[in-house]
Amino acid sequence: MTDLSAELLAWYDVHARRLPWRVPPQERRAGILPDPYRVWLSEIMLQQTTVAAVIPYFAQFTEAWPTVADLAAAPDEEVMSAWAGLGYYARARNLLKCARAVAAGDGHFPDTEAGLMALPGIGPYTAAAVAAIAFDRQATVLDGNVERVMARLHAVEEPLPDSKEALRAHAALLTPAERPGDHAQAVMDLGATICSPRSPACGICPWRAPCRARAEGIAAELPRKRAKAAKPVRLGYIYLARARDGAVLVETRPEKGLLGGMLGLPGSDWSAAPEPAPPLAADWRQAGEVRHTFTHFHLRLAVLVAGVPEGGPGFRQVPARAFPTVMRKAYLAGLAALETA
DNA sequence: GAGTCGTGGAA
DNA sequence: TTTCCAAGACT
Repeated sequence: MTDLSAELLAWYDVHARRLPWRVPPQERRAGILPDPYRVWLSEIMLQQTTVAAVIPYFAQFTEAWPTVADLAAAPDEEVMSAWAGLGYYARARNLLKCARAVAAGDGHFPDTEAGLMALPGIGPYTAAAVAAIAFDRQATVLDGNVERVMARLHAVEEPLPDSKEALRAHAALLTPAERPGDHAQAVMDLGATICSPRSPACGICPWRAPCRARAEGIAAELPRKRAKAAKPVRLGYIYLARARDGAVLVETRPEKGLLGGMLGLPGSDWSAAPEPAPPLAADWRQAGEVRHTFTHFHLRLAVLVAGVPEGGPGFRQVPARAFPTVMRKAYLAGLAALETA
């Protein structure tokens, strides 16, 4: 173990964040490891998602489905509905595929990176994270935190993603044979709490002394990233048809693509010049506009509403929370317009 | 390798 | 208001 690793672990022993899916360092040092199911579930939820956003979803999932066998046996729609609002819905579809693959095997998660990588939704980062955190394998995690910490520690000025393999090599050299799971969590905690993207707290960093970016006064500028393309604006029409009993016309979106597999309201395509596409003949009236921004475009939806005497095929009573956020916004805007009519 | 794929909070 | 971006994976 290098001095750097030892200093980081000493810092982690004192400053580790308490998180619902985590076994604290004191217990890990006594030989207690977390449930691989909980580690895996948390890592999938945490992909490109903040800890604060994940916490309530993690609580709900582990309450509803305490084991991987429970999750594997759950109906698709229940799981997709429970995931609604968390984003990146391919994660939820792959979550179920993965749980079912594990349950169809011996019921246990693989304890190696290669074995984990073979499962749906588990890529290089998540495989390393589960191997290290759940099984204390000497695996090197490389997420956004680790990239940032390594870029600063070694003053790597080449922009991402070109520098990724260099950063991975730096991270691998620091990964200790002892306590690799705590090391992985420690680097990420350091990145999340001290070596933060905008204003790093270098003054209290355990790696303050060896950090080259800090010495050069460029810590806050690293890692550099190539400029991103501007987001275009897309337009669309979306329709809320509501029966007297409160049922609304909904659809399950196709498995692939944006909001795949999620519940939605019917509507037009989303483009520069969409054609209106009412799902049924009715007295549609304007109920305002909903704006929403996705990863690579801005969306403005014209919401149209109509009250219909009776429902029919596709009409269901649906709680707002069952929709992905953009659909939830449209649904609530439409409901408000119907109320004031 | 470059695009696709969500969301909400912070600055 | 706009931009950035958070424990990435998949195609």
